[in-house]
Amino acid sequence: MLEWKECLSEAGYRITASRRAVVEVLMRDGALLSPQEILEQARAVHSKLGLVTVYRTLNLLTDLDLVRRIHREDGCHGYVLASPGHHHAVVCHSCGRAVEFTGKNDIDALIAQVEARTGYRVDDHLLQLSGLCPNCQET
Amino acid sequence: MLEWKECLSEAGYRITASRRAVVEVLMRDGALLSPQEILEQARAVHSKLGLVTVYRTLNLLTDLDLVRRIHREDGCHGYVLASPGHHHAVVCHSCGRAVEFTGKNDIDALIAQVEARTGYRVDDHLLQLSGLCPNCQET
DNA sequence: TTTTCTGCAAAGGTTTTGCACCAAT
DNA sequence: ATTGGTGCAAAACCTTTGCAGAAAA
Repeated sequence: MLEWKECLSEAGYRITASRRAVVEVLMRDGALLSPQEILEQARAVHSKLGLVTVYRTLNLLTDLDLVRRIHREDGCHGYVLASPGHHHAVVCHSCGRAVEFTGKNDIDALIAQVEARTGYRVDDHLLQLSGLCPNCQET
Repeated sequence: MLEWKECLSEAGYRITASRRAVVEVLMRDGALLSPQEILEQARAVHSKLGLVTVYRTLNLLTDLDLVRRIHREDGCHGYVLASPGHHHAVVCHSCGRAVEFTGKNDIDALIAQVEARTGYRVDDHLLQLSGLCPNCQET
């Protein structure tokens, strides 16, 4: 709820109204949002906000690992708040709500198997799951 | 080497010089290529080819599961020939060569674990690995 | 006060449409 | 002969830069 401010300060960045607005929107309900959607919602609390600043803020937060960038089918990116230590997200394709998980053991096993079979040395991966969240499963 | 033609024909699509040129380039050495790169290489054999047709061809081949669309860090997409039955790729970030693999067992285990822990019902996933291919590992 | 941040406008890229012509069946 | 495909130009997007003014520290 407040650690992001310390994280920014300690890295030499300032706490501004724009940044506060963006983070507040992302904290609101944990949904995957595009920069455009974040702008629209954040303008309710900080009307002068511009799209460019949203992009710059998201890039900054992503670099600091406070926010996760997600690839969307429609070509643009979505963003969700990151949970410390977890690095992959499951996104609900009905309501957009996202949760992070660690699948470290399974991922390591998978990578080891792929390395053995293909001869590649794997040093990076992209993994995203999607489906229905508990709420949206109630038909 | 020829099955893609039957696949297109049976789906009601025509075999054209443009499509032949795009597939030939993708078959050449199995590397991950951007639409722009495909255009440049394919023009050697079909000089009238346009970028728009490359995009349309790649979308068609992707829909038919003959080609795999890969997300690149720089925001644009790369494409590789798909291996039947395999659905994920490891890409060499030195030479771009890509190989597909099945990690079905490990992926299923991972998904089961995530479903148990998060309550989400997972029905889709995006998984891409990258690293160094056997060739590029030789320092 | 100093340095960083912001917002606008404009540019840069990738990807998609519209339309008349061309080609595969 | 028909229907689908192509290529160009232009549009539609998403995302990044340049710069003068505003705001944190």
